[in-house]
Parts: sequence; structure tokens; C-alpha cells
Amino acid sequence: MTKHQNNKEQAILAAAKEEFLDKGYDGARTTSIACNAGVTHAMLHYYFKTKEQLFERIFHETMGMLVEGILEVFAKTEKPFKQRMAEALEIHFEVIKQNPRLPLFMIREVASRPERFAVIKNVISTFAGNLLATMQKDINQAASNDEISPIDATTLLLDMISLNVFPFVVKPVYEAATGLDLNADSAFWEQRKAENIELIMRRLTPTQDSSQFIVHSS
Amino acid sequence: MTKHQNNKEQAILAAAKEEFLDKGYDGARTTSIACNAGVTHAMLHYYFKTKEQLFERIFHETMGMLVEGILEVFAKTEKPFKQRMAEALEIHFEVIKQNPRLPLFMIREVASRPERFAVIKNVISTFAGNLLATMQKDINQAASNDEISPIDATTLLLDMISLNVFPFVVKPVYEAATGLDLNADSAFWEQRKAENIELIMRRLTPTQDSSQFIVHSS
DNA sequence: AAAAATATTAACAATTTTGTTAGAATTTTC
DNA sequence: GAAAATTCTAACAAAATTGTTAATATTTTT
Repeated sequence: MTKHQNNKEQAILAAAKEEFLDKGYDGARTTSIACNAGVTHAMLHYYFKTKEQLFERIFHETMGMLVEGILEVFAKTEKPFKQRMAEALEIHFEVIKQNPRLPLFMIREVASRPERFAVIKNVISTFAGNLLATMQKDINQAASNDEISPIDATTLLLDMISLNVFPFVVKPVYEAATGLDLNADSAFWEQRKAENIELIMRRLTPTQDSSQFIVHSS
Repeated sequence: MTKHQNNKEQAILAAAKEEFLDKGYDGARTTSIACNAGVTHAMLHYYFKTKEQLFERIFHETMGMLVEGILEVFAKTEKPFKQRMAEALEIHFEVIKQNPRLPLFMIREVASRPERFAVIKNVISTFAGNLLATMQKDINQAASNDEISPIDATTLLLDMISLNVFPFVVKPVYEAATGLDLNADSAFWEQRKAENIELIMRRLTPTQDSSQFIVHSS
């Protein structure tokens, strides 16, 4: 009757994504994936020869999503730099919020298998070079107008990513420490987003003596 | 001749720490640990009945170090709040820098095995309550003197930890993306530390209209 | 509807990984 | 230095996990 549409393959992919995101490559079990997908274990090997191949499929998809999401953030207009940055922060935060497990997934897999560097390198360096160069140009211009404090684009980007991503990465630990359930606490995330914007905006605002507080290490 | 000092047990512990920090519980192999420790595989099970027990030993030790390190940061004097905060940031950053793999280790293990929440909860909540309360009192006092902008202690703490910890957590990805070797790049870490202090100092500095830049989500 | 291609199953095989055991060697205690 | 406790070894066992295969069912093509 109904056309054959490989819905088992899709079910396996969906279950695999869950499993890999949750437990990482090493913790994931192909039997568990097959079971959650409602198919026999042999089917998994029929569609995806090995666990590694199945993982790679998920890894690429996931990386793609993350990078698309970040790209979207910086495809921006001609407003003042500070305002663009505030909007980028907000969009970036929301992208992460909608895919809160992706960052830890990526970090974990790259950390435990450096051979996956290559994928990351390709995906990111394709556009990161342009992005950073463009951003630095905008920064320099805004700084020369005294619109903002001068800053290195890479530095600013890492500020932004640290502030926006880390809370999601550390969420399980935070919940363990406080006993709170952050999924049910939308006020927490709204406050966090506002705080991150506040921090970066203050960072960019020109001051008379911008490095008065820097402490030099022994 | 020499007294018997369980140096095999120590060797196993050292190798286990390496293995677990590097690969996580799921990726670690007891055979590999025994091999790196230069002992037979059976010895591992002689001293530590199971992989789980060996892991727990390492996990506790590691958590202890991390918490001690952070405690040390806040056992501070009577200087102005901003200066104390700058010093705390610097010390905190250095503690992480000397144990750069601990944060990801903790995050990874708690994320993939929520039953380890209990350990974290005990260790942290023992002192975090006092810390936060004390900090909030200091903040309120400094704010009432117009020394700093008012801020929630929890928020400030998460700002600090995000900025200081995330660069170490994301290091492998950063290296994959840029092709740099950050271990050999002490200038990078000095700059990062300075940037984090700059950010927090600006966040604490009073302004006329401190929330002018907050963007509200749709 | 027959032939061809594809999807599915159940049972099995290979490997990896953790854990055990019985006994030998060594160290410590008395 | 003999007895007791302990450290250690080598071989083995059990379980889990990934991967295969041969036969069967279903779908698609002609």
C-alpha cells in the first residue's frame, strides 16, 4: 500500500541522535539505539555498516546545525556595531537554548577523539576566517569613531561564546549543586541572557582608562 | 630491603587518573590503566575491586581538588570589593590553568551519569551556601557606597566561572578550528586572564544607566 | 504476475572488556 | 626462622558489545 519510505532508517537516526547526544560515542550502545528505534539490532548494521559510520552521520548533521545557527547570527545589517552585537548575542543565545546539548556533545567528542579535529576544522575554518576579518574591520571603524573600546575580534567572540554557551554546558552540575530544575526555570535563562548582553555592552563602552583594573600575575 | 609501600597501588591510581581524565569513564579501559601503570590486569582488581570503585576514588579526589582550589580563592581579606574580586578572578584562573582537564571531566561525568549528582551536591552545597551569602552581603554593602553596581552574587559567580573555565573546556575545539597549539601559547592565556578581569571590572563599575543595552526577546 | 531489488529476521560469531580464582612468591609478624 | 599475612601471577570465565550471514519476506520494476 503505502510507498516504502525508509522510516526505519529515520527511526534509527533519531534514536541514534538521542543516544549519542546523551551518552557520547563511548557510552552509546548500538543495541540500545536499535531498541529505542523499534527495530532489530541487525537492521542498524544493515543501514549503517558500523557504529562509527552511524556516529559520523550524526556528528556531521549536528555540527552543521550548530554552524548554521552561528552563521545566521552574523549575517547582519548596517546598524551601529554595539546594537548589532547585542542582537547577535541574543540570537546566539536562543540558538544554543534550542539545542542545549550540542555544545557539550561537540566538546566531549573532540576532546576524547582528536582525530575528529579534521571535521571541525573544515566546517569552521571555511567561514570563520571571513567572519573574523569582517568583524575586526567593523570593530576598528566603530572604535575610531569612539563608538566602542577597541578590542580584538577573536577575544570578543570568545567572550561571547563563553558567556552564552557555558551555562548550558555546566547545567547538570549547576542543578546538582543547587537542587534546582533549570528546564522549568525560564526566568533563570532570561536573566542569564540579559546579563550576558549587559556584560558585553559594558565591555564595548568606551572609558577614559580602560585597563585600570588589570592585575598582572607574579 | 626497602619497605613495602604499595607503590603499585599508587601507580594504578596515577594511571587511572590519566585515563579517566582523558577518556572519561566510558572510554577508559581497565586493561589500558593496568598496562600504563606497569602492572598486571589482575592487580587492578586486587586493589580496587571494580572499575566503578576505582573511578569513584579518582572522582572524589578530583572533586576535592577543584573545590579546595575554589575555596582558596574566596578566603580573602578586607580590601575593597572590586580589588578582591580582581584577585579572586586571577587566582581562580590560575587554579584552573594548573588543572585544565578537571572542569570538562566533571561536567562530562555528571552529564552522562546523573546519579553522580549526589557527590557534587554534598561537596559543593557544604560551602557554597555560606560563600554566596557572604558574597551577597559584601556586594550589597559595596553597592550602597556606590563602589559598584548592584548584582546578584550567583549571577556574578556564574559570570566569573563561565569566563574563566570555558576557554579551557573548549580548548580542543578552538585548536581544531584555528590550528594553533594553545599549550605553547602562554601569551594567549595571559591575554585571556586580563580580558576576563577587564570584563568583570567593567561589569561592577557603576554607571548612570546600567541597563540601557538590554534587548528584550520577542 | 514474474523477476529483480530491497528490506527484514533470527541465530550465530568474534572480539573486547570486566572480573575471578587457585596457587606461587614475597613480605611482615612473632 | 617459622607462621601468618600480603602481594602477585597466569590462566580462565562471564558478560557485554559489535558485527555477520543465510534464509525469508516484502516491495518495486517490467
